[in-house]
Amino acid sequence: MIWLDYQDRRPIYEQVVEKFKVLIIGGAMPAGTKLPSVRQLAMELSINPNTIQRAYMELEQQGLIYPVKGRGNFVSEKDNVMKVGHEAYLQEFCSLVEKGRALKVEKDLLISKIDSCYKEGKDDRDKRVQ
Amino acid sequence: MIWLDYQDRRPIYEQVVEKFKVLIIGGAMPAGTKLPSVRQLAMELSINPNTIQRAYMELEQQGLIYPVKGRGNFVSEKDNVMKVGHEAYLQEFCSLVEKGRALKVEKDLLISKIDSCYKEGKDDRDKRVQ
Amino acid sequence: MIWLDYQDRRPIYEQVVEKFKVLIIGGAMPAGTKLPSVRQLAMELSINPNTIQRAYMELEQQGLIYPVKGRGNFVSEKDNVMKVGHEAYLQEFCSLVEKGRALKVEKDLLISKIDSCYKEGKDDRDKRVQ
Amino acid sequence: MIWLDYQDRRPIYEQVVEKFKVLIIGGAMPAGTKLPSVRQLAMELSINPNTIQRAYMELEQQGLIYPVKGRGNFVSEKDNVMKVGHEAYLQEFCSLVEKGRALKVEKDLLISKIDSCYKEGKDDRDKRVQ
DNA sequence: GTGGTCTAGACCACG
DNA sequence: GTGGTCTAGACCACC
Repeated sequence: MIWLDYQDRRPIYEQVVEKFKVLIIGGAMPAGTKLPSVRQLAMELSINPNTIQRAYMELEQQGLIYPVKGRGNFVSEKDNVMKVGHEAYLQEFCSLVEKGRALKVEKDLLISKIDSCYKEGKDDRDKRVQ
Repeated sequence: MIWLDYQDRRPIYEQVVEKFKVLIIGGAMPAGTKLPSVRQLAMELSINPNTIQRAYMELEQQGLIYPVKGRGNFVSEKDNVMKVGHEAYLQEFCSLVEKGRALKVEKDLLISKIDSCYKEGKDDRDKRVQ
Repeated sequence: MIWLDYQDRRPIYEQVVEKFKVLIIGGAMPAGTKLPSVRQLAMELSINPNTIQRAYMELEQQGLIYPVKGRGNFVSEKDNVMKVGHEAYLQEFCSLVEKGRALKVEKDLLISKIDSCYKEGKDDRDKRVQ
Repeated sequence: MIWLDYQDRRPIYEQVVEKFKVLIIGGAMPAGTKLPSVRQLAMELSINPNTIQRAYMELEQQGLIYPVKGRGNFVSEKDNVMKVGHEAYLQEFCSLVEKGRALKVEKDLLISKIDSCYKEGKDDRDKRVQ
């Protein structure tokens, strides 16, 4: 379902949060979907259950999932999800662009990079259609 | 010359690195410029000299400055500066755009954000000119 | 008859207790009324019968209902009901007000909040009458 | 500085959060005040450092404090504090009043309770003045 | 079985 | 010395 990158310098729990965030906000896990249990996912990734627990706690505080005692964790309703997701991302994006401006990176260079990133995505879809 | 934001979650030495990076790559500190001495800057910011030392070490490793024993640290030649600066930034930028695509953020939304960021900058300059 | 909110962080059995408490103390279920059977209610809410059992046990311990073997659970006499209900609530209320005072919340602000809450209620009733 | 109530059924870390929240929002710890270090406070209360760590994490996420690596945790600026504090409290208060209405508790009874709570406070101050 | 809390003890990065 | 992360293992409440 998800995997870890031990080369990544960020803490493990943050990687887990990140991974699920993309799955949920991207729509791969619609509202109501049950997440893997704390213990099971910990076993699969061969890390400590507490670490998963912490990741889920973070996701809960961001309103993306909710726990039901004795049953598991589930994806929240779409309203919360969309609100949280894009807002936070855009803020991050803007501050990076701001930094780019300070470094005197050409505006058109940034735009062309976006173009190529999104074009790749389109090509992928085209390939599947063929 | 530079200042710190203690609310910022990043380590202090990283903030110092960041600040000088912008000044150097942005062109505000041309090649050959002498950086403030470790001790003096530490006093001004009222932090530990070790912290400044570490920041300068990092800048040196990135090829942005070079030390001259007994005299201080100086900004490197322009070639190094440009190479280091934009390359690293663009990589960071691309990976963030990639993330945005995963979250299904509209491409045009990102571009419009860049537009508004850079436009603000232009307006600022215009105001100063007037 | 009653329903559950899985987004609610409290345990399910506590929600069930809460719901019946309001119905009984509020007067919607007068003394002698028969509660739904454990099995039936569990089926309706599609949860484990043990959970309902525990909720009824709690209500019994608080003196709000009493079981008759082989026949079901029934609402207690009015004396018990009133005594239990308001006393516990007022204690909870006072401790919250105490906390508000510690946070330096304006007394009049609290009173105005009460006003608006109860006014809404009155309006609701008026609307129904119309 | 703060103490624990082991009779309280809530988790320890939540009690710690609560205690500091009152101190900070109530104004007893103005912006910039340093909180006790994680280890030291853990020793004083004779509980595990992780538990304090978690409490501080929660306070940070609510914007009430911010950590500086290698230095300690500090109280945030007043803006955040006030915004977080009263808003959350009032929401809690309203939902309790709502519950009271459902239980058909007399509105005037609630108001008189508030009166007596706040009057006590006033008397305290009067005593000190004398 | 599930999530939630806590302890004990360890290691790391930062200052 | 500070905070931040992680592991191992335990106990509880809930379903």
